[in-house]
Amino acid sequence: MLKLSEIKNWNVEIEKEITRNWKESELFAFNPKTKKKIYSIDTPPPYINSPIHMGHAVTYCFMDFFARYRRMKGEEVLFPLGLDRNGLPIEMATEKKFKISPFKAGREKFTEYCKKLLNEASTESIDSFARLGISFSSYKEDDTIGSVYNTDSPEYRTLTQSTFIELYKKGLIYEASRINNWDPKLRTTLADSEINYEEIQSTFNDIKWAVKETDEEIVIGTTRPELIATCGMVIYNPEDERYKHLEGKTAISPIFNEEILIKAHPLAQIDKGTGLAMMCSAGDLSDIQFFREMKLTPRIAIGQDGRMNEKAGVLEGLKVKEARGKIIELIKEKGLLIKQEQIIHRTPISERSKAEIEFIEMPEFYLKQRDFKRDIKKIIKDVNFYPRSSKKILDSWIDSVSIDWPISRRRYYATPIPLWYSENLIALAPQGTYTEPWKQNPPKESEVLDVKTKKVLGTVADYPKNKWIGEERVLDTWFDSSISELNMLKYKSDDEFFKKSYPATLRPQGKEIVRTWLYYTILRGFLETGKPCFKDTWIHQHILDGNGRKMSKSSGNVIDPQLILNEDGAEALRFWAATEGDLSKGDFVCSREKIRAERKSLNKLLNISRFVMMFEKPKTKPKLTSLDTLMINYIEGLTALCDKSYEVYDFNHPAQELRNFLWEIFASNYIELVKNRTYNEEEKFTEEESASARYTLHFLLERLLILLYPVIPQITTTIACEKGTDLLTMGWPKAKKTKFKEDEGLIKRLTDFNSMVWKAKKELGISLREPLKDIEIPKELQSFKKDLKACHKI
RNA sequence: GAACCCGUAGGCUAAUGGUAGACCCUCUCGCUUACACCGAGAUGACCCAAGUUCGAUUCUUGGCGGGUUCACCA
Repeated sequence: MLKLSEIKNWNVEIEKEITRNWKESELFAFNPKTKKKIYSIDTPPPYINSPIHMGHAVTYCFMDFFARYRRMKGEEVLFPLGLDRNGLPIEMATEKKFKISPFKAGREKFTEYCKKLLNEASTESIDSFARLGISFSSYKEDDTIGSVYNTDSPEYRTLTQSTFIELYKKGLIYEASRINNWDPKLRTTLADSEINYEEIQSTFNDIKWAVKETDEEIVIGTTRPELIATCGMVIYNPEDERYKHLEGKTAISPIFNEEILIKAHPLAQIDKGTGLAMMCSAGDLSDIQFFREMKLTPRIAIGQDGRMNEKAGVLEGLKVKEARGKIIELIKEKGLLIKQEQIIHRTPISERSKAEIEFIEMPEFYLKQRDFKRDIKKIIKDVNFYPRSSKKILDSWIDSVSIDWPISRRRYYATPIPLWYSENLIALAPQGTYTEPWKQNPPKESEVLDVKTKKVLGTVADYPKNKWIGEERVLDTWFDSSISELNMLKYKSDDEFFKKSYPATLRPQGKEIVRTWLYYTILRGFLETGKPCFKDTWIHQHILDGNGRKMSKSSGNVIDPQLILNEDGAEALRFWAATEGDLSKGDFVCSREKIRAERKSLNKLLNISRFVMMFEKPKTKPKLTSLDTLMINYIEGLTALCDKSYEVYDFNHPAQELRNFLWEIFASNYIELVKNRTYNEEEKFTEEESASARYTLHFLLERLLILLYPVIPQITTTIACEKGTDLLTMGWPKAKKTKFKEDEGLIKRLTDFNSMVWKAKKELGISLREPLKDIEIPKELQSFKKDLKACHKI
């Protein structure tokens, strides 16, 4: 360990050495045999194919505050690092990096490229975490509890498959053919939670239709003219006088000349467009509901590849947008286009690929979720939300869940669905083994079920002659991620430990994935255990760039934490993160200046320590002077405040108080006041009074180090080490009851008085060391008279 | 369209029914035995309107502005 005397300023070189040691040591290892209370943190696994950004850096710092505080409180902290290596983001990165299409390359080859990408992905992220001083239980990848885990490891995928099999057997997972969100770019079904809406410009076309019975012309507006062929009904609002005479009549569609019924329906709005609407199969979700309600048979004219199919007649083979252009051309030629208008309208966009969503009917696997809405709402009452208001995000999402969760995806690099088919039989992979049906036969012990009745008929071994066709689809990444806490607590692999540690203590995560990660995890936890899977959940906001905009790769405003680690260091970054604000209440604007400014606080702490350690701490506690008693009472009060706040994940208010204490109270005032007494060169003070000062200096410093340790562990550990104490094992002090507000007030008066004297001397143009006459010490400060006189030379 | 959150100095924030406190920036002065990556000091702010109140930045209502989420858009 470094000697304080050798350190001029706190710097990144010192940090590098400390964090390297931490990373390699077993200092924060988790002991599963512990008798202590277990505190487990279900950390969000970052995607490893892109390096972590400031958002990750700051939020993991907060998690580390929590972990370090809990260790001091004597709890056994399980704080693993997971690496997300599954799903669409990995596939998309692979497509981009190697410039290959999964559909052309084929599954075998494409999967290999995915693995190649993952293997080449740097460990830069892990290194950043280490350098931030994040005290993960381990930085090693092995089988022990708390180690680094990969979401695509056979172990993790085994658990995913096991839960799938169980849910399938229970009838909670079923296959159905429904119209669903289709991403034409990625060629897969997506869940509602993976859809965003964006304001996109599109053209609103007023098109002439004919009415068969009356020969009159009607005008219908649409943004999706390419779907005219799929129109099932033309509607108007029942209140709309203009069209009442059309009830029950037949509209003739342009170009396709199909006969379509006209009816009144409240879905049509009088003031939208011409008041007449063509209801197409799957222009959007409301169309789907409409078709169901009216018992119309949907006609899907868009294929899986995003091209129009045979149902679109002349448009067959064209991409949706091309088809739109083509049909408008045709309509124009026939003189049926009345007018075109540019409108901005909200369009469903794939969160992953940014492609416009189409609605296509496909057979997919669904996990039942609608049936459990009430149960989920009930159990989340027992989860503590920090901040409380974030529960609303979850509540309102649960309210809006209207269809079951489509969990199958037509992609490659994810957990395979562990099923095989043979005639009217279905084979389920045995639980506890990882299988890849798309390239292997079912294990002999796989259970065989009747497709229709789902009755167990035997095992694959009983059907030696059958040819089994493996399922090719994979599972939604969220189907994996939503069991992260079960994986962390060794569900199905270490029953004893699971029993002891479930539910997990804390789920820390961003607000933007409440409807996915948080919701799905709670749903899955409930289906497995019937209980809420966390005690607490801490929902954080975002780190914004210097201009207050959300950081994202696409806008190119990402700040690399490595840069800050190299220039300002982890401790400055951490101290800034704690003092900047409450991340659970609002966004942080990332300010290099402010981060850099916190280095000053670190040096201040270093210098105070250097000063204090110039003096020996008295072996026995001396009789304390009234000033010293006041200071010790004050920091006892601060201890209680920190404890209370840390307990509810508030590190911001304590950090501000502690910084204020460090600068204003300890450094600027207390040390200045007691310098004379500490040195006692002129022997104006008794030996006991001097000892009281030395004792108090050490006491305050030690306590300050403890309170600051969760936030800035490197510098506090370094100083404590030099003082011969170990912050990690010394534990959290029991806070004593004090009159905090009163002490605070008295200290304020004291510091005000000091300021006044310093200001007066400055105005008189005299040095601070020169004596000053005609200054009266206020009554309430009389008990500190001796220190005040010595300090100010009154 | 609805719900929720939020509007405080040039920037970012805190507290508060009665003098609004830090930090960064700017300016002035200063080398005081831990500290010039410092110290001392200065300038500078409660979105608007109405209401409740002796008194509102704080509470209520409305407006304006920003953010988030949900819904809808033929």
